Amino acid sequence: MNNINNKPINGNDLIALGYPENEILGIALKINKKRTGYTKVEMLEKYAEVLSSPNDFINDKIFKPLAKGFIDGIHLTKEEETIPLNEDPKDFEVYGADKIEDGAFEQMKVAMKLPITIAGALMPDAHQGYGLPIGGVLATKNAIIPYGVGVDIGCRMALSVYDLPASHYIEHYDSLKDILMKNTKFGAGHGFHGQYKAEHRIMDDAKFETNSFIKNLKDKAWSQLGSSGGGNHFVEFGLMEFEKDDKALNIPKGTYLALLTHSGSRGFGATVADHYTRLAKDVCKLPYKAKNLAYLDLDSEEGQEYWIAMNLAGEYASACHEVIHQKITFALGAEVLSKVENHHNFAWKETYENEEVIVHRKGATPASKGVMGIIPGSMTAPGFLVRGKGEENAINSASHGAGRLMSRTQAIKSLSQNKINTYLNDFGITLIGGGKDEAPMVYKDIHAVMDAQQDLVDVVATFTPKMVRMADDGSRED
DNA sequence: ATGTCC
Repeated sequence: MNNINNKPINGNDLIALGYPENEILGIALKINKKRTGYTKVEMLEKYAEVLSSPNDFINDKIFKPLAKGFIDGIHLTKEEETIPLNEDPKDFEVYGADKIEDGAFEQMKVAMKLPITIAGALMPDAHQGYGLPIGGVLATKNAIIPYGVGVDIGCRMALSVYDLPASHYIEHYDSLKDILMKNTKFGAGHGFHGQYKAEHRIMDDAKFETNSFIKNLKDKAWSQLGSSGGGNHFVEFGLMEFEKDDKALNIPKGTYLALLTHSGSRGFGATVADHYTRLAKDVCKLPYKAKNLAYLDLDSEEGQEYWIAMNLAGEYASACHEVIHQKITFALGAEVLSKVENHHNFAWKETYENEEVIVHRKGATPASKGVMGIIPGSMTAPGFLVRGKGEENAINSASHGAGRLMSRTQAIKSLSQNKINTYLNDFGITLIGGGKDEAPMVYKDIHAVMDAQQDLVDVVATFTPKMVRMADDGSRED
């Protein structure tokens, strides 16, 4: 089962066959995703045949779209119609380079060649994404890249530190579990209905009336208000340890029960991201390698609309966290000593070297001087409450977590549920839901990641997860 | 990330 013949085909395999670096690659790889019956070697032979004589495949069940692509080259973007990239990428600072995969570097280099790019930086948890790498920070001049923000617009962390001692966790274990079950909702497409729908002033925001596209998303946004979604999103109880008094937060030294949430703008943000990246690709034709970095002029109508929709998605994501925290705080009957929240998929107007720029942070934590942020580790490793140091070379940013060590598919194939359960048990972690692809061992060592960003943030307090709820994803069956 | 291709 595990021989080389079953390995996926990538763009480089096709380029080696003589395939052009244009949309043809995308069409060819999409066909390979549905590969049935053929081994990798056989498939590559087919690809070579289609390249040399596409007419023979125009009625082929599998290869028709590819053959059509070759024959009907008219649909492909002509080189003279594309916006040229600069020949050399601008320099960018990289933190923890030894821990970053090549694909993320390559993507960042392409972003640094865009004509709109002013500056960039790569955070130590960086990995390959769609367009801009996750962990990539990019400052541009009056232009916004929808996929420089990411699909989950406004995705963020929110932390409530309670006036409850660490002992509350063991003493009220069953009750805490019940609170998580009753007040959170996970899973793609899932939300709240009827009497369970949440209320929040965000639903009265005039930005929902911007245009008919955004207006049409309002009902679904309302039903998903206060839900968490899937993937790496979570709602968890843990212990927050302050080794010394924090005057700014007004928290005395000690260990407290805390609630940490990670989620974004759900279907609303995803639909906005998809819609506006399509519009961007229509008006901003970039060479194949850069096509997912298509941007909108901030002064254009589409650019203005995206900016409004992005900000609404950010406020909506914030409202979702607020609903979750309010429900759980009420159920606990506790007092909140301090609340901290930060986005890590967003774009801001900021000043860089005395110039107004648009700073895209795609999986990066804002870390201007004195700004608080939360950088989670994994279920079995601590997360950190941090205070930004305002490092301009990092464009006032830091990592948004530990970063993945293992791909989702690799995790599902190679990890056994028994092993994961034992591992969680050894660390005293209670996990409700969660798939193999989110097991703690798929993440990098957070301590190494923090070491690589000592110039970017100071650690204020440490959060140790205890009880975690995530989406079920069907990958748990052994 | 998202009911994962309009």
